[in-house]
Amino acid sequence: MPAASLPVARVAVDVPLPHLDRLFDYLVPETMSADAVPGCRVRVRFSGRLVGGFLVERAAVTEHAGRLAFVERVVSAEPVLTSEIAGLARAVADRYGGTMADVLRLAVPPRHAATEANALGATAPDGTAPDGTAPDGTAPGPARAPEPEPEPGPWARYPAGPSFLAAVRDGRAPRAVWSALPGPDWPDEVAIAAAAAAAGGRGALIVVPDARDLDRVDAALTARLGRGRHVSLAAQLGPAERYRRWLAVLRGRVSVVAGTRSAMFAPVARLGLVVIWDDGDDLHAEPRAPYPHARDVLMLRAHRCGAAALLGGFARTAEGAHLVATGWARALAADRPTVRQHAPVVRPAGEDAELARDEAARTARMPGLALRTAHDALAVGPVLFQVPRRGYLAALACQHCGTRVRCVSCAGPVALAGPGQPPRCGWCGARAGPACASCGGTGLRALVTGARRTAEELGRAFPGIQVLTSSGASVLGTVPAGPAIVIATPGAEPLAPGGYAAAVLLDSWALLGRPSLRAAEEAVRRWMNAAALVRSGPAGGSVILMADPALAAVQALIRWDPATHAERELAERTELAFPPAVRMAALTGPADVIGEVLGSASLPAGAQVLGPVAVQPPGPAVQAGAQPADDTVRFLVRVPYPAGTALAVALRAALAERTARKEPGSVRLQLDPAELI
DNA sequence: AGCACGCCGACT
DNA sequence: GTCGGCGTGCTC
Repeated sequence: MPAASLPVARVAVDVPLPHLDRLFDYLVPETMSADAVPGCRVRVRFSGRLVGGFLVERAAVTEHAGRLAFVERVVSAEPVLTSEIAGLARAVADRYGGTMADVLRLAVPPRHAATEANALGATAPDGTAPDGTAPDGTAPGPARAPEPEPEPGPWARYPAGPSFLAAVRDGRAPRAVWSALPGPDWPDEVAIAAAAAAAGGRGALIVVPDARDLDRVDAALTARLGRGRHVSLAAQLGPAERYRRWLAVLRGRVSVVAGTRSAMFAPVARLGLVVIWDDGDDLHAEPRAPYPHARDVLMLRAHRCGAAALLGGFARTAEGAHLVATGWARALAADRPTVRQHAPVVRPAGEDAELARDEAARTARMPGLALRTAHDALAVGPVLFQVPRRGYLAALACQHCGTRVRCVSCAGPVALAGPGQPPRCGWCGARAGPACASCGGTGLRALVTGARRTAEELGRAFPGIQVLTSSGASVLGTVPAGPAIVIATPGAEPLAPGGYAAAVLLDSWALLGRPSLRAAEEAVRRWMNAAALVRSGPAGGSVILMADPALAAVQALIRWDPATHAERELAERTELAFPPAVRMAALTGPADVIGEVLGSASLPAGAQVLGPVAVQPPGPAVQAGAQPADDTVRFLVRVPYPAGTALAVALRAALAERTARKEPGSVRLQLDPAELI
């Protein structure tokens, strides 16, 4: 018997098929009516078999002409899919040409039944079904004491800082692209912003790239808010603990949340502020379909719920510059004198052309200025060496003709794993022969030197000084304050209490020379993230950067001017008509299939198709000089920025029509992929 | 994707 | 006469 009141359940069914990406109506049996609340998990019969889904809303009538089936089971009355997240998931799916089911798999964690029953805030201990549990109202959360107004603290260093905080606290929706001053204060600044939202009775959501940044923000939140006022959602928590914390957020017991990428969908109640730190870090790009980026999702959330937004970092992305250029957000930065007061002194070394030509300088990779700076700094504190590659000798070239050594069987990069070890291919593991394929010479020289080899070299250059390395699997959190040489790969730099006395950024051309649209932006980001750990110039901190000072990226670091560099990057991409100036869809798959899809799709006006280009088949096992193993190609379609969602929706519809007809050949659709070249 | 219904060959 | 081939088509 259908429920007496609102008998229709509109269900988001968990099926992966794009042409079934819409809500389906079911009847709620009267016996389940109390449990079948909007947002709960259900099981329904769909085309004969049982599938999971979320009950999105209850309704009095259906639009469906045919007969409705009954909901098979209410899995739990916990309303895990809030209306905000349901709407967001729909918008993200549309934005990225994916399905709502795909997004919901990213947004709602798998149920942990025992945790759901045991967690604080659960219903009566007699085990009866929780009946109409009000998620707010008389929830047993901490009584709201009058919040002290947040002191601007380090935000006072930015002319617009105090007014941003006041607007957050007052329930408004300021949006800022924030150039953080170098130094250790950013986690505290983030925590103060979150506290301002909490003081205004709203929630805050903070997303950082990795677990180390999360630890720092977590500690700052504890210091600013006290214990029990926030949760951290990290991937490495077990499923039970993760679900327990997530439920505490869902049930409104805490409203300040910090986490890594997947926390971007956390159901924070009364969301008043979103924060993303270091949005250029590629960890913010979700690798699962439909490949949403945390920056996009958070800005979309802020927009949809009238929350404030803070997009911060030491460097600035072209996307950040675009948000400022379009007027969506304001730049939030300190004035020049304040920047100079906090930034280390940055000097280029190696005098560029000389370094590139002079064999000895290039082999040592360490001009006199770098060695002298390191030597002097070691008297007063630790010195950081940033090495772009881990390993030993990560790339080799012929000593005579300079040709890069490649594997004869698969053309992979040949490297030395350690001292006294033979050169081997990094892809297939084959040993490389002794003779150069191009000139027959037998000598080798380093093209890219890894962290291990650098540690060996520096240990010899500074006898008696402790050498620490932090890279790959063994990342150090902090290093002692005393003299030490710290060798780290980008992103793995440990904190030094009181700051490093100096930093030397090695092999800078390796970062700048990457064949990527974002190479310069990414180089500046990595350099600034390392340089921000160094003491300020007035406190004696200095950074040696081994690159050509004429390059704009190098100038950005020397002048500590991330905004100008980002604006320049944005101008370049505008000229090339690349994201973020436009929106771009990448279609990867068999050429004939993509051709049909593009032919049948009703693309928005102004769409421009680029391609095809042959794509390397997945995996490194490509024969040297051979044709690509199959006809996998990539097409790009670009449209003016406002037509981005129309493009995604049109391409998804064209792909859906194919899968509905069961035509063979799979095509991957990705919007604004991070790596375009 | 499953699982229907639907119209043409070899079997008890 | 029936059982069954898997070719379109729908899934509340």
